[in-house]
Parts: sequence; structure tokens; C-alpha cells
Amino acid sequence: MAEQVPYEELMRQLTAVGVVRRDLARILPHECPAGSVGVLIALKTHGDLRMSKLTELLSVDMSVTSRHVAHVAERGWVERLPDPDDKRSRILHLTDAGRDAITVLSRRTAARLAERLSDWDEADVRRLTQLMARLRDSFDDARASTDPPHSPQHELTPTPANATS
Amino acid sequence: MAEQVPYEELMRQLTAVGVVRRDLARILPHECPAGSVGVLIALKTHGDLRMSKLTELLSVDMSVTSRHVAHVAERGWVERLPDPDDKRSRILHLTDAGRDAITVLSRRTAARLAERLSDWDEADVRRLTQLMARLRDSFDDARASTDPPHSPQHELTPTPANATS
DNA sequence: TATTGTTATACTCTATAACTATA
DNA sequence: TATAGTTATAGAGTATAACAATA
Repeated sequence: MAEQVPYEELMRQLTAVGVVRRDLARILPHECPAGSVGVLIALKTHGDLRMSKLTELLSVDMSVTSRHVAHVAERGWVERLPDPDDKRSRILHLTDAGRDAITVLSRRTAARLAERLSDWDEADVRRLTQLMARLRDSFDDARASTDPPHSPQHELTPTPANATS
Repeated sequence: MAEQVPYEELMRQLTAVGVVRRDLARILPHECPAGSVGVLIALKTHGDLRMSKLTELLSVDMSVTSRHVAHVAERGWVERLPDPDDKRSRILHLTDAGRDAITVLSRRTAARLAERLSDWDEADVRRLTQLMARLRDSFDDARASTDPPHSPQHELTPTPANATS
């Protein structure tokens, strides 16, 4: 891709999505924070999952998944069934109560989005959704292939080439 | 807008942006977390700003802005000058060191994005950026006009209309 | 010895509320 | 009395590291 792409602007907009996420998070019940929603939706979409697979889908550390799953399990929305093939593993299963919870959340979220995006046409909503999905895929793929080790996080101070003064 | 818009999918992709943000955050120096970057970029883009204006641009609570600004001020990237028109106010000014820091960060971020989005064409990057900007605007506008009070956050349990069992 | 999952700890971002100092 | 800004506190999300159980 050409060098003169407006990455800085994309970067800014990525940060701006936080505004959207926070606004949507505000309508969630205190019992069901965003992390829980992610788990519930993933299970509704993909069916029963093991912790490892769910972790992969959420693209977070497994310790994070474990935390979120513990939360929804405590509320009876997800069951952690034993895996007959591997006693270390657990199979996560969405309960009926969990399904009901998602229904309520989806309805409420959709209402909020419909309100906020009242002047959007459906085509643009779809375009944005598709592009964001592709963005996520591009990052997931790259992380899976090149990230295994870890990014060292260099220092910021040494900037001889850019010293403007 | 029609009722059958795939809001649930949009919702999922909004969450997925977290993957992207986290990946980009990983290349930031420990001295300059995401919150600091937001402040620096805003000042570079809009020039000198008062706390209140910066807060509006970032769409967060002023206490958050204050925290982030204190961080970058401690590192000499931003100066808090007195406002001659209002002694309660402070004018935020990006220092040369701050400008240098942004240059380094932008370069590093751009490199990461170029790597991740190597198979994207520039038009799609622009399309995505524009749609995200519009999304943010839609939420900012709505918040400004209808949110002043606060969303009550109802309970989740009562779901008579959706009981599947 | 390697892998699945949990837990302890620490850090960032955020909002609410209480506070100071001006207006 | 109202506004600009700071600080204290609390809550959510995340990653790292240490750990238990099983493969």
C-alpha cells in the first residue's frame, strides 16, 4: 500500500470508537458488563465452546476469559460442563436464562443504535460493519503469525532524526 | 431506518475494535499510554486548548482529561499556561518535546498499521476512517442533545416476553 | 514435560463526588 | 450561586506470572 495513507486519521478514529462503546455500555445492566456480553454473544453465535476456543474468538488472554466466564456462570447464564475428552477442559454452554438475557440486551442495544443512527441508511451501516470486521481480521491474522514473542516497547526520548528545535 | 438492520453484528464488530486498539497500544512506550497520545494528537491538531475544550474533543469527563494532561505535563510534552481572560482556566500548549514525541509515535503507529493492513487498498482505509468518524459524530451529537441526565440502567431479569422455556 | 484453566496482582481508562479557586 | 479544574475513590478490562490438575 502507498506510503501516504492517512494512518494518523484512522488512528484517531479508532480511539474515537471509545465514545461509542462507552455510550452503549451505559445502557447495560450493572449485572452484565461488556465483558459478559462478549461471552454470551460468542456462545450464542458459535454454540458450545471450550475456554481455549472462546479465548481465541475474543482475542484476549485466557485469564480474562476465565474471569468473564466466572461472572456469567455465577449468574446462571452459562454452565461449565466437563469435557469427556479432556478432564482439564470445560465446555461452556449457554443456558436458557443466558439466552433470555441476550435477547433483552440485543433489543436494548438495537434500540439505542437505531436512535443514534437514525439518519444513517442501512447500506452505510452494513459497509461500516463489514470494514470493521475486515479490520479485525487483518489484526487477528497478523497477531497469529508474527506476534508470538512480544513487542519490546522501546524508549520514546531518543528522537535525533525529528528534533525540530 | 428499517427495523431489520444488523445492529447485533455492528455491536459485535464494535467490541472487536478492542483487538485493534490493544494491538496498537502494545507498541506504545510505557511513558506514553493511549490516554496521553489522545491529548497530544488533539493539541497537535487543534492548537492550544483549554481543559474544557479538550475535554469536549475527547468526549470524556474532565477529571479524565485532567489526569491525562497531568501525565503529559509531568513529562514536559505539554505546558499549562495561565489564561489571561479567566484565572480559573488554563491554556494547554504542546511543547517542542511534545511535538517530537508525537512524531515518533505517529511513525511507529503508521508502520504497524501499514504492516497490519498491507493487503488493503487506500480507498478502503479512507472509507473506513470516514465511516468511523461519522459514527462518532452521530453518538456525540445524540449525547449532547438527549443525554444530559443519565440512563437509569434497568434490571435484566424481568423478561416475560422472551421466555423461551 | 506440556497444556488447560484459575487466581493473584498490577496497570490503564473511566466516571462520580468532593473540593479549591475563581467568576 | 455557578463554573474551571483538580483530586480521591471506585469499578471495569486487560496482561503477566504463579499455580493446580490433567495429558
